Amino acid sequence: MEKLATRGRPREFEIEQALAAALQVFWDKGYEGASISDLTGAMGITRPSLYAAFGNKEELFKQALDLYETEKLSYVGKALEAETAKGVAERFLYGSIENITGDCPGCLGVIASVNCRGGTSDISDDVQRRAQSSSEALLTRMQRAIDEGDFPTAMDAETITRYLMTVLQGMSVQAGSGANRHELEQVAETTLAMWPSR
Amino acid sequence: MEKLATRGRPREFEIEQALAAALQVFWDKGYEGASISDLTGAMGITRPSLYAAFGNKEELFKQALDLYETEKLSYVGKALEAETAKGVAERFLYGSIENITGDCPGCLGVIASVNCRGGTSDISDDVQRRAQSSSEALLTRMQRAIDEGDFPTAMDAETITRYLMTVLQGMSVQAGSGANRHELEQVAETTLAMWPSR
DNA sequence: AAAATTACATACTTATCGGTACAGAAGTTC
DNA sequence: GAACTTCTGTACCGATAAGTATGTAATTTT
Repeated sequence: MEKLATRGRPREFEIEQALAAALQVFWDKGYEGASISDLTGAMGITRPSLYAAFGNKEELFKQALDLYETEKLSYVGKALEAETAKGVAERFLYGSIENITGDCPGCLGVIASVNCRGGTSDISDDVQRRAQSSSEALLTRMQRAIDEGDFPTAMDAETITRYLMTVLQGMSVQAGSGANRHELEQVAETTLAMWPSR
Repeated sequence: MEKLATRGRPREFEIEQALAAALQVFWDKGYEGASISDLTGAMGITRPSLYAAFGNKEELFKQALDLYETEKLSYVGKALEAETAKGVAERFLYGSIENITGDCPGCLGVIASVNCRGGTSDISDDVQRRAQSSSEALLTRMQRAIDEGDFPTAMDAETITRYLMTVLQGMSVQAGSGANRHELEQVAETTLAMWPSR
């Protein structure tokens, strides 16, 4: 992706750093809400530099999402390593709290998927696809948990997966509406208290 | 609000009908995504008529929200009348499914609150206030349920309320991402199956 | 029927949107 | 140092945003 041809005038900014700034802007304004001027302002670069380096707004957003996934969603992989279904849920819930509280409340995926409805760009398709990939990993983990007898009663893997995703997305909305860390932890705690386990 | 002075040229459209059309547009495009042209097109009126009848875009949105609340959120009141906390939750969950599936998936409140972050208008404040009012009604109902011994273990009213709101909002996000009625019903069913009751 | 009042229709304003043309600046390769 | 390549800065493009000025059509009041 990134060519390291050192020919010509060198770039005066760091790609990663600029992407992180763009991510921040997308995070609090959403895709459509973030104007190119907002972005260049926050990234500290000029308009043509943005287009030269990232293509266009849509490409920039996707690259920012890539950064987001590698930096902020590492907890997903770790969560799946828990020994029981309840352990997975626990790590998922608390990991996401870590993620959605702080400077930029809410999950970028949720923001983008809700924000881009009806737009001309296929942004929401892209976001959907990414979300589905996480969701599928969780699904296979839950199926394994069922096979291993983690649940006391019969349970459908798709259903329990969807339920957990629903709580996570709801927590993201809560965070965006001003819920603080303690309140989110109470929701997580409640979810876990109700969780069926042997 | 609505003056019935019959003097001058009569209006050639029905306020309610136009508001319903506007609601539809806001519902699938969000507040910022819905342009005045989109709105006038769907409402079948001209631009100056819109401004004369509704003030401006923000006022129009608020009036559309009023219509939404009275028409689509009537289930909230009914849900609170259930005899037990679990009954309330059940009616809430299935009522919202009725609401968020169909032509316009997702809850308008969730869409608006996520969609209007960082905007110049105070739309999101307004939406927040409305959501809080529903939430407070649910809170007092849950406190009563606790006092009446609906829960087998100690339970905090704020926490269980927030948990239920979280699931509802998550379901709305799910609906917006394409979850069908059956899938949402599974989530509701799971939530209820886990619900603590005597 | 004339005056007053209200709504509709066309066309406009100003601002901002995403995106780009072009010229100059800063490097590397020969 | 000349040629070439790539990035930066200014200034701009057409499209579209929200909102409005103005003239005319449709009523009620007098």
